[in-house]
Amino acid sequence: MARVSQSEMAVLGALSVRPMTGYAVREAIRTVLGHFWNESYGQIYPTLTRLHTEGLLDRHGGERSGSMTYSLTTAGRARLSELLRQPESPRPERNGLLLRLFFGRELGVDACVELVQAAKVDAEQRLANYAAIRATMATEEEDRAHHPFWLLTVSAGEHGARATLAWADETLRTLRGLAAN
Amino acid sequence: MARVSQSEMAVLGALSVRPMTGYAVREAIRTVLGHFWNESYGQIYPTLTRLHTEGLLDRHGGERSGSMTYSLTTAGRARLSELLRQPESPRPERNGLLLRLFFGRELGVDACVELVQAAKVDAEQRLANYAAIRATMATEEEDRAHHPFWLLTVSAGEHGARATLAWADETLRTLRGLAAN
DNA sequence: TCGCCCACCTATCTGTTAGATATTTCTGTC
DNA sequence: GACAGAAATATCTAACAGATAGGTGGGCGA
Repeated sequence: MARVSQSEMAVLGALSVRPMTGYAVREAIRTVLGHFWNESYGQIYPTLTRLHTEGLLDRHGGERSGSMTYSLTTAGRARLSELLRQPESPRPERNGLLLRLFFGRELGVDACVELVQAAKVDAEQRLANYAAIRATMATEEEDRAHHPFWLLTVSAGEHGARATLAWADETLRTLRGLAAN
Repeated sequence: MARVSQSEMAVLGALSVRPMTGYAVREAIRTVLGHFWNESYGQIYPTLTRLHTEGLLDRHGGERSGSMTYSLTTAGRARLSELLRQPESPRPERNGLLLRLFFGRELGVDACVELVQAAKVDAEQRLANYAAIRATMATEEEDRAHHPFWLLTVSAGEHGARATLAWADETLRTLRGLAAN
């Protein structure tokens, strides 16, 4: 129960860019932060309501009937700053691919090969996605001052994807060796 | 709600190695799988009870009063095999470090530098841990047939840690450049 | 014009999970 | 014998995922 909600930081962060509806917050997180952060509706809406109740967000009618636009209050901006400064809490690992490979003798070499090849395809797709993000950012004039920081997150993903590819190639060689025995 | 429990696979997998108490299952997962999998007591005990009720585990008195040792039944072994063959479900990303760096302009370059340096230290510690795992495995005669598969998981961790180090160095250079502006 | 489809929008529900906490027993050491 | 730490069982509460439900508005095709 020592887990402290991280959703608040993500929601406040998204709204620090511009005022938005709950749906738009979800979309912004999915499209802009999506390569390293996820947030479900199950968290977004209760968080928005709570933060509004606590005075960290202003809420007024949106462009459509029934919609509401939220914006950061001064207190909300201060709260975001505070959250960003808090130590990062490590997230427990749960890597399903590695769990399956660990029990690879049970699973069989052929199935392992398939898993690793799938991981390779996934990593390649991720690299393509990062390239697309870079391309988009190169053409956007908006928020230019943020770009260097945003690109750090893309670079992290790229390094990770390349590591996965290198490991996958090595692993496929190892698995082939095992199959030959 | 489409999330399907992964704890069953971890618990059955651990017990496929040898019969254990609930506490020992937790320790085995923590010490042997811990570099890529985590499982809390909150899951382990209810899962053990459920799997026993379902006939996937046998349970008999342990060495100490009040303790219980669980072992895989034939049905349990078949169930593990089945679970290992199910497609891996991707785990949503939630990288607190990258979220902070994304809002690096808000946070400030100095704070970003500290975060990245901490990430570097962590990656180095992870590398040391992998080396220790390799060393331990080199001396153990037990379970030798499993070692190649287990080493694949260690190698994945090493590749990841090295990628983090490379990214961290690059990022520190970038941040220094930003600070100079 | 009408109906369908899709995007926008709000919100909840249920199952998975983390880790703190509580309690008890056993063992080793002083 | 007392104390500390490990072994052992189990639950509790909060965070979280994603499916689902319902509604509105606009565009497009028959």
